[in-house]
Amino acid sequence: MVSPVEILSREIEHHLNAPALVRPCTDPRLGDFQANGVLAAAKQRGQNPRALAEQIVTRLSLADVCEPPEVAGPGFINFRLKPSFVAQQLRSMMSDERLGVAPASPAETIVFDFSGPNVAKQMHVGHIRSTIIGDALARVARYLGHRVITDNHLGDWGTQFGMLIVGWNRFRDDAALQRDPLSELERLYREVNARPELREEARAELVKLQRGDPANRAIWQHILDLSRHAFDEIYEKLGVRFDFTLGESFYNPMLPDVVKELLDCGIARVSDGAVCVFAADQPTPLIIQKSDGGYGYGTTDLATVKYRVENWRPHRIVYVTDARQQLHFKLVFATVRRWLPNPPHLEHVAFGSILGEDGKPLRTRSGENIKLRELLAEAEERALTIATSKNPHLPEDQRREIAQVIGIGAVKYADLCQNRTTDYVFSWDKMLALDGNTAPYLQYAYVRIRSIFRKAGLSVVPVPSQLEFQDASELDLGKHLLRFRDVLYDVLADYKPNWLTAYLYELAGKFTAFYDRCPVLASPEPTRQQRLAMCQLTGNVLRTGLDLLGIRVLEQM
RNA sequence: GCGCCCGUAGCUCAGUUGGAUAGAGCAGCGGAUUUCUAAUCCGCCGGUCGCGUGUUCGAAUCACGCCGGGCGCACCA
Repeated sequence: MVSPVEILSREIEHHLNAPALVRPCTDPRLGDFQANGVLAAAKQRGQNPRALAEQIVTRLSLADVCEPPEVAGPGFINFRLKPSFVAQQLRSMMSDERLGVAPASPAETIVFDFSGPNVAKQMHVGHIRSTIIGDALARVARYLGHRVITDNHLGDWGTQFGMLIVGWNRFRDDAALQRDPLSELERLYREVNARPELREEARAELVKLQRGDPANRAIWQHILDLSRHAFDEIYEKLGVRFDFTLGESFYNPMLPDVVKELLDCGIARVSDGAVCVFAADQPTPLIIQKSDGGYGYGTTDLATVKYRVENWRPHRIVYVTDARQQLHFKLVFATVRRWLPNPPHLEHVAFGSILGEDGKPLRTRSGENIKLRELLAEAEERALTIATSKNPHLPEDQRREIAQVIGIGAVKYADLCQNRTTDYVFSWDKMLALDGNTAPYLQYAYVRIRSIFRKAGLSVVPVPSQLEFQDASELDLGKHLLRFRDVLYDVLADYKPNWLTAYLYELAGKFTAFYDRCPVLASPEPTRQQRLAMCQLTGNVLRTGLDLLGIRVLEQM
């Protein structure tokens, strides 16, 4: 299925020989779509934009698609879709399992690298954005037909293990470890860190670990297992899955070769005792081997790219991490481009910090990072309170199910609905609000749709042979549904999940306007069947869209 | 000191890459319910897009300079 934007663009570009730049109209009174491309083309050619637009308009043959296009302002072309065309497009969307979203061509292999928590530490709010944004983008890419590989690059190797092993040997409390492994591991780290006299011992244990000492290796493995188990509980709750979890330790054996290669081909050189890669325009180098012979995470990142390239042959690797690592990735990417032949596109999808309502980085009152596990538990608890007050008659297990879907969905949506590049202020009240641009609002719209079907005793309705729009809100809803495909492509092109949330929020709004004005079940045939079909399609788009954000829907709430 | 990001309504934020009269939500005010879940809908109020100069048919968007905030800058990740 071809979207309205594509149809308009092709026809315009056929006559303009330049990008049509078709966008939804800034003001719906002007039409449904506007083409901005004539202005740019006219400027480039030194022509009068208005005259060029008039000329193009006379040549367009879009009589089946829209009303006669109008030239407006300095040279915009405005288009208003014909209801008959909208109806026809909607009907083909209804009969398409993919909701009119044609798979990307060509399909790419894309690696998404996100989440990446450090072992032996609890996941905290700092990990939530990477995990949620990365998961959503991967889902969108997969839906668009790309071959997607998600990889959780765990911080499971490094100097902290010297301390942890000393703590493990000297201070371990097995009962506490049983109860809450990560809290206990954090305590062990703090115990050792607070004792400067143990520093030498920690260094020695680290060296033993790195040399493959079986006892230390076993402790490390145990710590890794405990951590991964704890992470999995959180990923399970969030509904996030990874195709691979290849942590830093996996690449450790490859690091000497990476350094050797880069030295051999002259990309790296020794400076102040460290092996460095200097980029032309950067004052600071990427250090790939420290003067003491150790390796930093830059070397690991290089080895990781190489491994991925050799094993998965990706077109793109997308790193979803916070904006502070920008310089680091710039250096790594620059090195890769000089090092590997035909390197993949490397993208750093950066995001801002989560702030408290005081505008400072979000922390507990005592100044610690807020644990993700506790945050999610609180979200569910707050959602349960609301669900109980709204629907006290529902059985408790159902209210708990609702609370889980609403609570987790609210946390995710609050994060996804903002432009990821800016910092965002975390607020329970806003994310769980019953109205406004929130997950519960969208989930509620879906529930209302399901309720209609429940009341009608139907599970699905067939595609109607005709669609008529009696009320303006029906046509408005229909036109918005047709934009789903374009939105998904835009989301992936700029890695901006907030465009999908904005679309779905508008969709829910247009649906509720329709719901308010257009009775469904009480309408006579064939209106009843047609409206049921519109409800069904809206529900499918809402459910699919939310699913691409990693957010679940409910039958009742 | 150098670099990156940001500054839009009282608050939280959009703004599709230079397009038309800058949009939402919240808060505030006013309305709507014999109808499919009111966790709803409709209306009103609210702006020197940090400031200035420039680029051009056109700037919240691009360039330069200020002001203010955040972050990063050789051996932590």
